[in-house]
Amino acid sequence: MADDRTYWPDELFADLDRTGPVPLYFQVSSRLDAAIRGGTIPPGARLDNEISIAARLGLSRPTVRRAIQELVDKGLLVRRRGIGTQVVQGQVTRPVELSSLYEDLENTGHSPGTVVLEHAVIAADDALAERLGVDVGADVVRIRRQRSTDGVPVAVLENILPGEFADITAEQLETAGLYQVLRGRGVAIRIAKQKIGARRAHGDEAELLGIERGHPVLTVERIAFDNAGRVVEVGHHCYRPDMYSFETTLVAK
Amino acid sequence: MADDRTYWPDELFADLDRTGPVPLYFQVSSRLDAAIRGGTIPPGARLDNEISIAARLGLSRPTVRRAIQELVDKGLLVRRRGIGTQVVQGQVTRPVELSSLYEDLENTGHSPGTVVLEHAVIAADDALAERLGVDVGADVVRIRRQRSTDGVPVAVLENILPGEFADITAEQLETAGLYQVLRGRGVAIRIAKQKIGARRAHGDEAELLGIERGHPVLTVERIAFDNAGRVVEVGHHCYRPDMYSFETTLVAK
DNA sequence: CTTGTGATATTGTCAGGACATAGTCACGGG
DNA sequence: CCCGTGACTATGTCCTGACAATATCACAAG
Repeated sequence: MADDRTYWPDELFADLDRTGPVPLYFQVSSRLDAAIRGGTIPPGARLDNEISIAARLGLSRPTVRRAIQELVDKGLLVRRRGIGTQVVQGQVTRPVELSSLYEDLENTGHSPGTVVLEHAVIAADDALAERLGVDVGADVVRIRRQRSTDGVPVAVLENILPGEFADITAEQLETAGLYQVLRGRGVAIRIAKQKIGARRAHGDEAELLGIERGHPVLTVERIAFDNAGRVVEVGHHCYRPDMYSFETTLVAK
Repeated sequence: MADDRTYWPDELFADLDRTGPVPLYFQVSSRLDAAIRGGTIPPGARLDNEISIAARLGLSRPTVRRAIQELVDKGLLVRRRGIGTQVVQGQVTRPVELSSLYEDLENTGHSPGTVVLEHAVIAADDALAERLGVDVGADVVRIRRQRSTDGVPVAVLENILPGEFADITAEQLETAGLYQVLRGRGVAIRIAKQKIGARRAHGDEAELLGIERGHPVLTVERIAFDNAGRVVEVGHHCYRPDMYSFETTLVAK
């Protein structure tokens, strides 16, 4: 390989803030992340060894190790014992994260649009009560939205929330993602479990997505939990497959 | 909540092996994992604090922390500063892992079957050469398989590998997953990037999957890299959506 | 009754050191 | 020319110790 030197742009790490609330390992890992994604450190490049990095940054080895580990978990770096740490070959992609579609679109430079199709308080049936962790017949909020990007419909999103969120307004939902609205109310989503599948478009989905009836849609069923392990949201989404897909990076342990 | 005591079945951790090659943190985390999945430690239960766990197991706090962190990353545990560590509520699901469909099926107790549809050495065209990281026109191996479980077709898998794997036999592929075969040759897959989408079945896929033409299939495009960052495999798979879906657990950082 | 304050519990972050393990590579023996 | 061996390098694992940040709870002040 032509590129066999070690890369470590010290200048990127000159002004670490030891007093602020941002952990040192996070400062290092996020700058390193940017340097890799920005091409400052090219694919295949070898990093300096952990000990000398730690010495030059004035940090301990565990701190440097933790920063590097973050990027290994993201699939940006690969470690090999006895060899060193390398930037992975191949282009870097955006992984599936615990963020809403709205934020995904915003981050990729598109202008998301939302139409609230339904916004009602209903009584939970058996299946719903089970999944949401509420009593059968309890009030729950059902929200159905059409999401588009640059004027083209992308997804139909159906979300069901516990009754305490009945006061979320349609206006809030049209100017921000659901998760943003929830965060604004102090609800932090910690864990989500989702199942990705496919099926034929049925009901009014085809029309809302601008495709033909019976054509494929990509579906996601999601259950989101907050810090305390309570169910915050149950989602039932379908996406137009030519406009959206899920990317993941898998790292062997 | 009725269940507010702290759970920590000391007896599960009585015989940790300090001499063998298995790291202590891994021994702890895997037993804890089993205890949670097996129901010995129920959902919502609080764990003892890290310091006393460490003291009772005769380990240091970082080691215990690392064991717990493994399970937090898997979405089995939730930590809260000032509060403690809890088992998550809700049933535990199997995440998308860096394993092949064959192993997934085996692990869930089904009997996978494979029919090798094609197994040929071809010349790489531009797009393929780019993705595999080989020269245009170089020999590559194309493998196309039909995978079924309990006699029902589940997926059509097309994989393309560098020419050095030309000697993999159809027989090997019919009795094991591709990744198992590669591991047997000393090739360890470290990172894979994949895109999950949906489209209509075309070509002979409908027939091979036992569905109607034009009906939806769930698709995956995967590129897998080895330790050194070389591309080991490019996959182009489609699944019967009523037989297969992808489950993921997302954890906020 | 409400509010603020301080004590307590628990995880989060960081330091520094020690030894184990697994690659690489040069060198020498066959 | 091939092969084993040992030096060297770098990550992997584990320890001890310390302080910071945050949530809970009891209790006193208003």
